Amino acid sequence: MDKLRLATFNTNGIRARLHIILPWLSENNIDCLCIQETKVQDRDFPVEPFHDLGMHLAFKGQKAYNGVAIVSPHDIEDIRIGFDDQPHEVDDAARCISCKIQGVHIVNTYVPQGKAVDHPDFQKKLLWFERLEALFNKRYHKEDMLIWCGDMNVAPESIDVYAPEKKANHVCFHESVRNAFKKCVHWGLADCFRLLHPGEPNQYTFYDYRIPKAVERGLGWRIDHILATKPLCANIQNCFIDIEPRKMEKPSDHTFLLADFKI
DNA sequence: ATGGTAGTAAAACTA
Repeated sequence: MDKLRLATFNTNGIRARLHIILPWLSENNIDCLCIQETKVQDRDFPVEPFHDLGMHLAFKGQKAYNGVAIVSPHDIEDIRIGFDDQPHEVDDAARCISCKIQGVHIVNTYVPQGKAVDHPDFQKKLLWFERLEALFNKRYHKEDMLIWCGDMNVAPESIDVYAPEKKANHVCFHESVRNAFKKCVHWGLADCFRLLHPGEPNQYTFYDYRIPKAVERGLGWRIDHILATKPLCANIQNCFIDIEPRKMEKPSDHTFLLADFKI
């Protein structure tokens, strides 16, 4: 049996985060790193520093906003951009990238944040999960080794956000968006982190820059997720949040989330 | 109740 160590990280600007990503990749023996919010168009993607580490790359970005990437020391096969078989919104391509690594299907998404529950973009966010489920149905089988990971912009349960009693109208915690996310998960996936850490509070992957000392005060959200099908969940070894890079100089507002599988 | 910070890319937008 082989192993697959996968991680997900919202960089909030990949070019501003190379001082964190490159050493972290070398030190953590990663088989696949899924990145969101690269904020760079393809022609300006920093390819060389990754190639210098012996990494393969797949990416799709747009100017200033969004952008997703996959980094791996292995061959990245079957690369697909966006919702290939559905009509595209303008920025869909830079929010969803899929591939196959070591026989495992991987879908890396940066789900739209939604702006406000009464904003049209929030309805697009809800629809986004339905379109993703349609993509799962069309492309994959529940028996496949499939991982869906990324910045989902949803805290699934009260335990996944600080002060949940104040967040009922937040675009990342509103009942409708939690249900939309869960419906997509129930296609045939499970939340790897909760599988290994049921009921564990204060486990967050995002701390807003604008809240002073948010990490120290525990004012975070668990909105980045790794979800996997049964064949992978049956062989999951580990799933944990690495918050150390959030404490470094010029950090992203998100942490790394990792999972180890036997494949 | 509001604003707080950060990245991109060149003033304002997104988060």
